[in-house]
Amino acid sequence: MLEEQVHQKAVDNQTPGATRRFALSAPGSKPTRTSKKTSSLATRGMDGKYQIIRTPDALRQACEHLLQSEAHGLDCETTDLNPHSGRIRLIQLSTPSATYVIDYDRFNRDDFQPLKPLLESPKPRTICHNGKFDQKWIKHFLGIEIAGLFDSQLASQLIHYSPGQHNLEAVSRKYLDVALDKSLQRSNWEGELSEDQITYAARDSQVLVPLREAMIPRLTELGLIKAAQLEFEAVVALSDIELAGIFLDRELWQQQVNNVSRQHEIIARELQEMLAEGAMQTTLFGHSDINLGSHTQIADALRQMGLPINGATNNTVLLPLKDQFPVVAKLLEYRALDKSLTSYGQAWIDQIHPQSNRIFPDFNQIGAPTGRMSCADPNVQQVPTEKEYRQCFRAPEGRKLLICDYSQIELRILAELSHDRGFVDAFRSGADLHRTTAASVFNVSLDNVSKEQRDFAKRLNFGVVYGIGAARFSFMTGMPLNEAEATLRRYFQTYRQLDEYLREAGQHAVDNHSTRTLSGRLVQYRFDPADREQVSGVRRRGRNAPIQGTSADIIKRSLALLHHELKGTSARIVNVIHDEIVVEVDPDDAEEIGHRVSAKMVQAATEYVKTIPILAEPSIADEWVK
DNA sequence: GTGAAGGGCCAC
DNA sequence: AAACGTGGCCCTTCAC
Repeated sequence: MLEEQVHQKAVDNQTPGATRRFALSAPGSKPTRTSKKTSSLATRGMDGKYQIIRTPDALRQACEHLLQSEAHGLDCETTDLNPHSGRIRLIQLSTPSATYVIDYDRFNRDDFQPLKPLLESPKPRTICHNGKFDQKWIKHFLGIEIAGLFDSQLASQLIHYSPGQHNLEAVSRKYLDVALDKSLQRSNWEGELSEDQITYAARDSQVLVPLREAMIPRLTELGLIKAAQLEFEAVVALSDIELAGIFLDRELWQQQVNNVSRQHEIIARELQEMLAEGAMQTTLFGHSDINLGSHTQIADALRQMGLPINGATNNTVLLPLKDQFPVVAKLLEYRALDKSLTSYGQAWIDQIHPQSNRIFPDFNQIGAPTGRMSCADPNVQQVPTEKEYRQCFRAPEGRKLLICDYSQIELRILAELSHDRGFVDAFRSGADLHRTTAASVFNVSLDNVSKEQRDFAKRLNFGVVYGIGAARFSFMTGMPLNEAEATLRRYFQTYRQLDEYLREAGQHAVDNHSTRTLSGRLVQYRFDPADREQVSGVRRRGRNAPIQGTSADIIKRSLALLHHELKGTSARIVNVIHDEIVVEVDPDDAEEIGHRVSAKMVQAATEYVKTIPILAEPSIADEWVK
């Protein structure tokens, strides 16, 4: 995980059913206690003083006061990380002049109505740190959606992406020079709460308004307001995705695990025998197994068998040897099965929620410096494409899946950025880009492009997005190096403006130590300009980042648009995989929703890619199989 | 025991 | 092995 659970509010031991109340005395009592009485903190409204809210009347009055301010901080303390298994304990709302700590258990759901206009209108702004977390709880328990969110965690990541440095404590220290004591973050929020705990909760919400004030000038200076808005508007959608979870067919997955497990056992035994035999370790009494998961033992064994192995034993090294050496073929077979069994095995079943048969992954909205999202526990962005796995992600009874993905979005972004005539024309005419590329690079007519030539061209087109070199292209195609070099030369002669753009993009990143996506998102690089290897690394990343990052901008914009588009329908977004969105929907609505999803995805992309046609094809299915 | 690092491999 | 970008997950190895 990128951050050590920024809003880790889980409890160490849960005692469900606890009905005890706060250990505070008089209801509605005025602030009684402050943690650290420094006047500067007091004047800035960060002294830990609070008003506890326990009656509907007091809540109404608090909301009236909050409506007067331009912005308020919002924070929740909960008994768990997961809204499906925990409950809200406190809701803190804070302006520079007052902090309200709402004792959640004292209220019925209806009592929270006054919060609705406060949070659901874009003004006043609602400031959260990791708003996805708070939004999930507020939505799940109160049905409220935050409209005017400012997320200080996302803002911090936009200003300077440095993994692990974006929790509230670090951000408060950096922007406000305020030391937050987070020792109570993981304390028990289940039973009676101590005054220290409540003061801690109050202070967490008190830093939010000052944080926004400190961050807006930075965002403005760095030209990040638009990117920030994009991020903030995607939060509600991502919250809903996490709340929805995704259906996973336990029996089907188990069946697949069993199949793989059987194969794994057989192949492991055969591999052991081949390795032992080859290494002549067999004795009259049998041989001792080596650890097939140990790279060093595998490498040693293969070397003893006379294979040209230096250090690595990965796929690229082994693949060329597999026809000549049966043991290598067996090892590759074993590795594939082992990967399946370990990475896509029991762990996934353990994650399935017993009542709903759904899994609830964590999305990291800015999971990469380019702005790409990442996902974990489990990572539903890396499910093997094989049908055996994808079919386990099926629509539950009485529902359909709607899968919509962009067609070649990164290459279209590259066409937009480079204005390359060949790329632009191909996309505008709807021609097969890879075939067109092959015809030019291999100097044949369009009709005479062979399957192999088209395949080479396809690898090239995708490779340039990553800054591929001749050596790599030669290796992956089996083309001799000099031929690969010549092919790359012809490629960039064909696409002159592409070549020019990519060179400039790389150099720009090196010169400026940064680059940008089309939303204005800043991607920064720290490196030593005297280190040639680092420089070429930055050059490659600088070519890729605007493309990959703009693609991330686009999918986030899609999520924001779709969230509003699908409101009040039977559709729920259940997964997002970089250029693909998976929606669960009632069968009767599937077709219509499909058109709407596609239209919104196209609209989102068109906001950034203005000169190249965009395609997003919806398909309706029972399983997550394209 | 725990955690970091290295190696390998899954996705887009 | 690699001068092909971005992640997360699993395993082993090794240090503390």
